[in-house]
Amino acid sequence: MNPPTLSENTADQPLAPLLNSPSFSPLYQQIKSLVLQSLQAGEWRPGDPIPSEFELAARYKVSQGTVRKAIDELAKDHLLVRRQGKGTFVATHAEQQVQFRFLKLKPDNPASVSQGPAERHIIDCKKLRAPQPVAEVLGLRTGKQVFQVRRVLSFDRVPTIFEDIWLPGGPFKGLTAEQLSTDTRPMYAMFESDFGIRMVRAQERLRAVLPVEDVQVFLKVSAQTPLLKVERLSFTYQDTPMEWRIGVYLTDTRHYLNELN
Amino acid sequence: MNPPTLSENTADQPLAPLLNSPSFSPLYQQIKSLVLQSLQAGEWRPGDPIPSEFELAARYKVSQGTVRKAIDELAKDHLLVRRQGKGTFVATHAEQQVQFRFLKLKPDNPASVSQGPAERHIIDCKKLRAPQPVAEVLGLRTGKQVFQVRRVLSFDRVPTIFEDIWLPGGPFKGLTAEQLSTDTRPMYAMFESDFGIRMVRAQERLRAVLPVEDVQVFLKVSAQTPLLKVERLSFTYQDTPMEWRIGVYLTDTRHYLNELN
DNA sequence: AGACCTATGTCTTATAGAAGATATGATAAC
DNA sequence: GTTATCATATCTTCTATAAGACATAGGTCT
Repeated sequence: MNPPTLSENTADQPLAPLLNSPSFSPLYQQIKSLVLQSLQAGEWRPGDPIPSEFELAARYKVSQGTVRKAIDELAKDHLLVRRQGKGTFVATHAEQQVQFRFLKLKPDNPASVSQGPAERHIIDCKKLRAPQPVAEVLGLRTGKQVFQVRRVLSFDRVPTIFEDIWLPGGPFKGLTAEQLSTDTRPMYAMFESDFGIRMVRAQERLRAVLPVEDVQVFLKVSAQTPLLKVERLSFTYQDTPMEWRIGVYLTDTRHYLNELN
Repeated sequence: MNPPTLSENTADQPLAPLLNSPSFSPLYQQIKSLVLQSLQAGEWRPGDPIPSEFELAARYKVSQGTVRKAIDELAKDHLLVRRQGKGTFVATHAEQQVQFRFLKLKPDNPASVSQGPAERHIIDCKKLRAPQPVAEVLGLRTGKQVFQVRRVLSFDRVPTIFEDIWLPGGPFKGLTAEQLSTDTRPMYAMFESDFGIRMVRAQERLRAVLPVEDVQVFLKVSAQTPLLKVERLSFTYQDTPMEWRIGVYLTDTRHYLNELN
């Protein structure tokens, strides 16, 4: 159990491999939660490399293989990204691949449409007091400040998605419509760089609905057009809800693709 | 590299760790594909235990840790199930947990409804020549024999799901409406035990639609009721499509739940 | 019947070397 | 002198192996 490189202990955490505690958990899981803490505290920012496996091993006084297993799990959860020979990096929504991990609407016939990203149009961005259901879902007290963002996404000039996005006022202090319209990156990438908020996971509830009046106007559809309603609740670290997004999708030439395995 | 238990070599595969070949792949992945072959060939049947890690290590002439890594990946793909102290078992759809891996329709308010399984009613089960789109999706020649099964699922006496299921005639030779109605297990569990077919993964395409006439009758809804249309293509080993299922879900008191991470 | 032991699984940790990526410096060509 | 090229050193993650710890089930002894 001697550290492979002899360096003075730079660990601020008092934790060393002690497994005498009443609630036992494997060493590599303790390491995992320690790394998670550093991640959450912002010690390493999205896109940055984290210390090498040997460095972390020295810091936590365990072997490299144990650190490796901890990082393996974090990488499988998409919180870290490994690159052989280069290092391990904090995952970010700015990467191309990740774009499609949350927006799962795909064209029925990929050949006949332009693959480009959606054209985005912000309708408005208001700061107001949280209605009861919003507060409940986001874990806030009713009446606390929240942002409401409404926008339309178009593919090939066809308005296809209308979204109603609710964000807690505290963490997103300073958000403006200007900012939302100007920034060309994915919204979650902007959340990371401008507010230090990283979405880790989400759950979506899907239904078929008919459009209310607003939606009929924004998507230019009749009241009889069935739409796919997607309610997404996104979480940041420690399962803290950070965004509630209600979207309606036009699915006449596109579909929501889901892989089960 | 001496096997921990001294037993005569029972390996029928000639493979030993040789990595001089032009197209190199890690040892543990070679092991993984060998195990996959045995799985596909039916050497071990669903629910059965596979040989222990040490046995497999001796058989393939590698260390136990290498076998472990191979099995780890197969377990993560839900093809195997590990149970500490007991062994590793071939995954099966007969287990309770797995039920909800494919049917993702959940009640909006879990408290107020009975949790029991759906009540199933088989409408008909016909054998006929594959229409062109069915043949294309299932990878058959047009006109080959296929089964068409239609059924309705009800929750709390409310008809909620109508499904149109297409199965290739060859692998499912002998399937009857009687069999479908009588068997109380999940359909995929019956496929395993009666036809030796295990569904490994699937992809679903979701849309919002209005019901055609048939569906209006079976689900007792009006022509203006929006429904969630779920097209599922299921695959067995080696990504062979084995089932095409078109379902329409009534989503006024239930929703399709999807976890993103 | 209950307490204890043991055989046999998987799980955890440790160690050594291989493979990939990058910077540096020597060397040759111009 | 400058530039291009190649070998090397040294980082990184990846692969493979080994050994001991933990979990489970069944038999044995009291």
